[in-house]
Amino acid sequence: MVSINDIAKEAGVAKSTVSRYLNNGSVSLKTKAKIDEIVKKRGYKPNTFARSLKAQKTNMIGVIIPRLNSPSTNEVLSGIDAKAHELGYQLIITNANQDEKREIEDIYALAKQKVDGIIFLAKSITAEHREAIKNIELPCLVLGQYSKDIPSIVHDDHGAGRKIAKHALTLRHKYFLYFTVSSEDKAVGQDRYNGFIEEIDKEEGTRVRSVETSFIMQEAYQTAINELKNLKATFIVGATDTIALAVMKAASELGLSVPEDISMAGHGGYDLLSFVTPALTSIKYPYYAIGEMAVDTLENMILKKEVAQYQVVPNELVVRETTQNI
Amino acid sequence: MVSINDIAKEAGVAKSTVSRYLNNGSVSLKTKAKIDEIVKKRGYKPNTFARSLKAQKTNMIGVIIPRLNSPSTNEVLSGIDAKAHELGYQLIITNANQDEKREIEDIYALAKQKVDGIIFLAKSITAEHREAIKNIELPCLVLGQYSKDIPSIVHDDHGAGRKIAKHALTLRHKYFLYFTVSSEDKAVGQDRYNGFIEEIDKEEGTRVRSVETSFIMQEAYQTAINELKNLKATFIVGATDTIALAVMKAASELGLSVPEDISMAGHGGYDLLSFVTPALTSIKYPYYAIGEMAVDTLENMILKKEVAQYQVVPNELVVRETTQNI
DNA sequence: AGCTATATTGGAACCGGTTCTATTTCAGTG
DNA sequence: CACTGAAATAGAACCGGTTCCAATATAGCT
Repeated sequence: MVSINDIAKEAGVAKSTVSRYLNNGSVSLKTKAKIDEIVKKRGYKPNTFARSLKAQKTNMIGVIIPRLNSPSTNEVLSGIDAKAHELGYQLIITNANQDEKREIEDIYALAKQKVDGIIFLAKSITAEHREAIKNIELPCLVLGQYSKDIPSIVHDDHGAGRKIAKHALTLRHKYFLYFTVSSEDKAVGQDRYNGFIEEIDKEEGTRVRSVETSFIMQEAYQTAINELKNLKATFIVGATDTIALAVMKAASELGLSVPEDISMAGHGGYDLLSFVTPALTSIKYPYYAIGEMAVDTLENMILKKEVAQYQVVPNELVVRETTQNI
Repeated sequence: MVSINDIAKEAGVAKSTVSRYLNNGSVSLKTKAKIDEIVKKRGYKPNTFARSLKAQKTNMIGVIIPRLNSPSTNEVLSGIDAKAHELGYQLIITNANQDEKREIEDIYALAKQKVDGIIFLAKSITAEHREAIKNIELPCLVLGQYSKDIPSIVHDDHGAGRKIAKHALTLRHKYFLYFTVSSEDKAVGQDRYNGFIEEIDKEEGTRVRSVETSFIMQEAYQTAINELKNLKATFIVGATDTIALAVMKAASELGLSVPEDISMAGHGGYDLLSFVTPALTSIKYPYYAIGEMAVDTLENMILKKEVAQYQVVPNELVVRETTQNI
């Protein structure tokens, strides 16, 4: 690999001159031309490591995600990627595989890589997370979950739950079945559900049965098969779109038709699911936009500007084909 | 940030001793204990950059992907991630956003980052790609597409096409409609289609109409709406599962039922789509496994071992609910 | 031409590690 | 107790850049 020394030698100048040529450019036209030529001829690329060593800045952002094969994560990543590219950051994406131990490991690993900052998509923030983040002394932003002490950007999950509830009440439904996930996941497991309940409870004569299931579709499907066997509800909510899809599959196999027999709604708003039949009524979360916001906010943290401790982004209800009047 | 010098000074030894302590460990028990203590107390972590600078090795693998929001890409990434983690590599994932210029940029960017090797998921390999890869002089592996000169791992797309054809012929279908994608994408646009045709042509009295559409579901849906209006075929194939899904949506809106009026098949085998109703008959590609293979192969390239120029991985037909006898 | 202000340049130090060589320490041996 | 060989350690050089400072070249002005 050709180094700055080779270039300097061949051009007959000091390496500091070449360095200046590469950066601020206070170099005479003549030398510039000469170096230009040699750099091109030899295909010289500065070594990022040597650079980072001195600069104490790598222009890299670390992203920790819980899993790779989730539509929402991928939308967020797309947004992060687009904005990072725009601002000149490289991304190091690590997949913690839903394992808290790996999340902690990854925080330290990214710190060793000397990333300029970390975006952390977590399902929950524990004391250990908080400690690791404190230890590494690096700008760190949490996405999707609220966390005290650490700046975070979250969806309005509570409001989303309320929107679905209001929609269902407008359609005059009274009996509800709600497939939720572990309350460990505060945003998806608690906030969405609480928002829903809060609104439903305002109406008299309503009843909600809730069942905990999993993000894994096969498991959600099994739960649904059991639940739907003697069903009282006329309106079913899934904590995510994929759960709702699994429930719809179960319903179809048990001979229940959507939306004639039961209405269904989910959370997510993935494009893919607008193509299933019937198309799912759902909350559309601005995943891509939240990814972009995250990078913007993180950059401000890196530049030591003031940032909001807590940003909430709104979402919207998209009524499609799975909900109807009772 | 505490450095090796701080540790050395505090322990009253030379920094070379601390370095030895960190690596091969030829250090007396007494000094070891002393350094141990100080390292722990100060929370010292060696600087990866300084290390890489000397070592000329970063333990990082660069991955270039065409887009983040594709189910197959994400499965592949999961496999890559798992194996990379196992072998002690960090991943730098860059999203080229289906833009050839960005792919080339990313190749050079990753080289500058001094990754140890690159895994490249491309839709097609042009001369420019080949040149960039040659220039950077780094181990580089192409996934999903064949490329001369560069080691590659590909799916048996041709065989997949044949499997669907055989299945369709067994069900006694004669008239086919095939939604393909641009032939620029050799694996998806050409091989799958050619394999299909090859097998269909062996049967007399068959006819295939093929239409080019896009990976974008909305566009595939539009194409399908136009095509299905006066449909002769009884069996429709999508070059990907998502295309097939878009076609099914169009069919449903035009009052055609699957599989009673038409049979449908796709390529992909995504879990998600086994939950739509009716569940799609499809070729299941071992995306996760191919990701793992890629890392294994790349590591061998990094270690300068001999690797196969060209590996083909088999796939299987999963018959579900969208295909039936005519 | 002579002087000053400014632009350009070279040299050295530095970032935080690793590694080579030379030196010191120390235990074991006759 | 002197001698030998091995183990432990210190010191210096190096990886490939950036940056500071001093030295030199150039331009502009009287």
